[in-house]
Amino acid sequence: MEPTATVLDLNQLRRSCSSCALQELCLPAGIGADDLNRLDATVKDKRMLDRGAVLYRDGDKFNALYVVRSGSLKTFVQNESGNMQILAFHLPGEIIGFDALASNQHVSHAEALERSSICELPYTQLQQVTSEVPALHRQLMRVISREVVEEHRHLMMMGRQQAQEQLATFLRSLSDRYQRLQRDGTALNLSMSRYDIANYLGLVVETVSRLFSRMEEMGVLEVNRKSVRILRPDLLAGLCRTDVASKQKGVG
Amino acid sequence: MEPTATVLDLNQLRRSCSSCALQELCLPAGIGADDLNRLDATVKDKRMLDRGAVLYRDGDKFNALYVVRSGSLKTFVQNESGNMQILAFHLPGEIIGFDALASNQHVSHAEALERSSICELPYTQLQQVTSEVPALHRQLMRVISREVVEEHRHLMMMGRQQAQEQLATFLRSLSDRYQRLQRDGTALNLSMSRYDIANYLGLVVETVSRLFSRMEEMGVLEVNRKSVRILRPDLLAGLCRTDVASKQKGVG
DNA sequence: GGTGCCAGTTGACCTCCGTCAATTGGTCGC
DNA sequence: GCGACCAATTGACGGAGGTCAACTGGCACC
Repeated sequence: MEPTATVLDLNQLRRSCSSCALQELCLPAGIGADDLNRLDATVKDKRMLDRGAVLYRDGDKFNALYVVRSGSLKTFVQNESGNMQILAFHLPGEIIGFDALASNQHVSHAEALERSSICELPYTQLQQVTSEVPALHRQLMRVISREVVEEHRHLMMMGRQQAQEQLATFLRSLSDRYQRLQRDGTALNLSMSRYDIANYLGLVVETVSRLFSRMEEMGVLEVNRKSVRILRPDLLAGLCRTDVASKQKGVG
Repeated sequence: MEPTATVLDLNQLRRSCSSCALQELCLPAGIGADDLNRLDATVKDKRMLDRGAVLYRDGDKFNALYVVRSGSLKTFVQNESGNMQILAFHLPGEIIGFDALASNQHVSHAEALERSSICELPYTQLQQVTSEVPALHRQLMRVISREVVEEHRHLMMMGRQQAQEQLATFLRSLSDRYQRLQRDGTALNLSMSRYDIANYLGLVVETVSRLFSRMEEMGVLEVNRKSVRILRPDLLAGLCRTDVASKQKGVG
């Protein structure tokens, strides 16, 4: 609105890794000050994405990895029949684009869920730095590994949990990640639509809508469109578990 | 059986990366002869696993990555309520253990589906080599990225496909991987049980069993316990797609 | 300030797949 | 070669969640 806001924004955008609040969540975690400056030099560009803007799409040539600085994104794949599957929602500090390492081109899409700011790490330069800074190399591997582990959780959720358990697990995971960002973990402001949540969980939107209503009736949540307050974290935690004896699916 | 067989086996086990038939599918892909020898030196041990033997389990300290040399393994996660979700089946040339990079300990289990031979890559030594051989470093990143992409496919399958489409997709994917191993892609010898297949797909064993029967009736497959022949690859391919217009799940 | 549009909610209905139970057949140990 | 056991198959049934339809309420755009 007023010009000062824009100026502040630009200042924020130009801040270096060493002064970034996300430092401990991002690639720099555990990197010494000297090496941090070298990494900082590779961060080419800190750009803004409007809601709905595409960061990369399936087929795009691989140029860079991206760090979410503020806002949030979704990544998704589409198959030949046009079906879409959301892979993850990405909050500040998370790095995306690893899918493109395998074939030198992206095989998924990344789209902003709200106005978001992004750090771009051109890969050739990043490779240069990681080859000189072993700690950074290890850290980069750890970050990719985190993505693998996170996808394991997603698969477990989709394969073995009932709809209500899935939504409860999803909300708890969001809550945890909010807390890590020093935000209130009980007052969620969902940047994704009900459609996105449903798709992420392998459900349809009506089911998700009904589950939100049901959890509100149960006194677990207070739901007001995008704003969700967790009233009873204990009950929510209870909703995440399947009674293993009752389901063959569970035993394996 | 006869002693010569054992001797041959041991010889096979002791073969180096440079003479390994899996070279092009494995970490060495695209690595020069000199560097290959250096990699070869880090391959500590080529051990055998019997059917059901555990290579690593959740909580194990991270020591090494592992390459499947022959046979096959499954990897799976278990949650606090004891539910199990199979993440993948691993054929020769595939590298497993990346889940442990994030936290320095494994967060999944790996178990042999049949008698299998494994190459062990102790990670500290591997790191040494990759830091000296940039091409190997890049290749290692590509291999992890392949795992990420493969998990995307798994998520798409679980989230957006019907049971029959899932099984068809699974069989086609197995067939493709057999072909890459220079085997007949139409005569599959399933090393995993129906329970494993069901679990992998997020279904129950009865559903999988019925689907095999149905596909046999349709003339797509010829099923005889573990041995599955794909009679009509064209039909099988057709069974993989969802009609997108008919399903809200598909649109997103 | 109207209005058109889309996200979200709710209800009624139905289907796909999970559950339970019975049976078959292969394999392993003795 | 016999029995025990478990993987796999098949049938009958039920329910969780998908489908279709109607409705509501925000919000953006004239």
